[in-house]
Amino acid sequence: MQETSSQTLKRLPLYLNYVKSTLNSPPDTISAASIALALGKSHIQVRKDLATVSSSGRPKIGYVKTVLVAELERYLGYDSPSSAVLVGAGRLGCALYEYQGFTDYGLNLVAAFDIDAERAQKETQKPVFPLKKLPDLCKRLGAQIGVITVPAQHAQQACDALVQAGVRAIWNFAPTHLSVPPGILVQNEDMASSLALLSKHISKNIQGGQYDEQQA
Amino acid sequence: MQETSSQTLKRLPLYLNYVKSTLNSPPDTISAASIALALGKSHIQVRKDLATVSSSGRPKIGYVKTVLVAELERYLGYDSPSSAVLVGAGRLGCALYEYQGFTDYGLNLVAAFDIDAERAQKETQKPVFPLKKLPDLCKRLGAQIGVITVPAQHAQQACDALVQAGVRAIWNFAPTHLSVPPGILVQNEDMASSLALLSKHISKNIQGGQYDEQQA
DNA sequence: TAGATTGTTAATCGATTAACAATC
DNA sequence: TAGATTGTTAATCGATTAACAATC
Repeated sequence: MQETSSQTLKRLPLYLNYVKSTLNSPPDTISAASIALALGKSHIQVRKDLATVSSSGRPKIGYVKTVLVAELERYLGYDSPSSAVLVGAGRLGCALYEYQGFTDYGLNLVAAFDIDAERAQKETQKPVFPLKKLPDLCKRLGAQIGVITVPAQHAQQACDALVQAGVRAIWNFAPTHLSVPPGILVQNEDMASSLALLSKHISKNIQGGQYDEQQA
Repeated sequence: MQETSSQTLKRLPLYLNYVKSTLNSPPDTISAASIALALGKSHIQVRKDLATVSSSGRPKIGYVKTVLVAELERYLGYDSPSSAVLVGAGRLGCALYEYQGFTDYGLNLVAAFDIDAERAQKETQKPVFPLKKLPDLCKRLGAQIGVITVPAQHAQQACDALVQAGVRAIWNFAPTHLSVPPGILVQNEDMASSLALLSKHISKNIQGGQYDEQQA
């Protein structure tokens, strides 16, 4: 078992997700190669990735699904969720705030803040607080992660307030760069970057004309 | 000027975004080093990235901001938007569908589809069509990109329909793997992967106790 | 001119892929 | 036993960083 690279870490949820989806069908074991095939990855990569989190693989047999699922969930911290608060309860913010699925991924969204809490409260069942309550409430809730879904021009301010209130990681949906002190992680959910890849693929294919023939 | 790697491509929107934000302040030129400083990147990386899209850099002077902005926008295809359709007009889907900002990024969301179009139509001003109209309408609109915001268990089906209707790239927000024919790009907006990084950072810091002291 | 800044070529680093020994 | 499959060590590949020559 070795240190887990960030590339590997990002793939682990995919494996977990797939193995869980096979739990109800026999057999009760699964091989790295079959995971790889289903997800369009190389079997060598899956094997190596799994080796960083699991020691339950047995030659010739593979992994017992339930054991592997438990190992992955444990490693990814899904069994001990982090509490998080959200700043900016607009359309996107509310959609994320209401989304039930995050608890499965170890994220517990316990509060949302908005500059106009009254308006925002009409959009969601869960409580929305005015922005000025953030410093106090965020500390009291012990939030470890801050989710930023405010417009770009207010994002740095929201970020500063969250860091001040003690969060140790920021999940940033605003299309702007955030500056943070050392030790704080910013994870950008960067839609513009994704769009750049999509749009380049489109224009490349127009230029080149023909699709390439490699398998997916 | 060389071939642009996908890593570089993902960073270009960040540079563009920053340079645009400085357009109103003098001087009217900007250096790679100052972009790097503002975004917390290395100046060598920024210089090399910009070299793949721009030939307007002048030693000692840097880049004329307006020229660089135009070069980046052109390269990223912001001047010739792709048309896209969205499948799954739930909370997240509607939030994306209504978001004005995508046109700035070269994406034109022209239609949305939902299995219950009537319900979804109450959530948005823009038109929502029943799923069964997808094949015909998607073709007629000439959509090049399909955005998937349906629940995981319906995502593959939505994907197949989009591919069938002629889209050449999929922007997938459903937490599941999609299989596509060769030549079709799937870009996963993978929240579970992001959460894995965030949650590992949190638990690492608890374990290790002390923050590290590198600059941001 | 001298100094700042670009663009390119070379060196380093990290991640992916390949090879293979261990083993159920 | 033989074959399938794991986990690890070595080789390759790609991306980042460093060095430096060119130049406004």
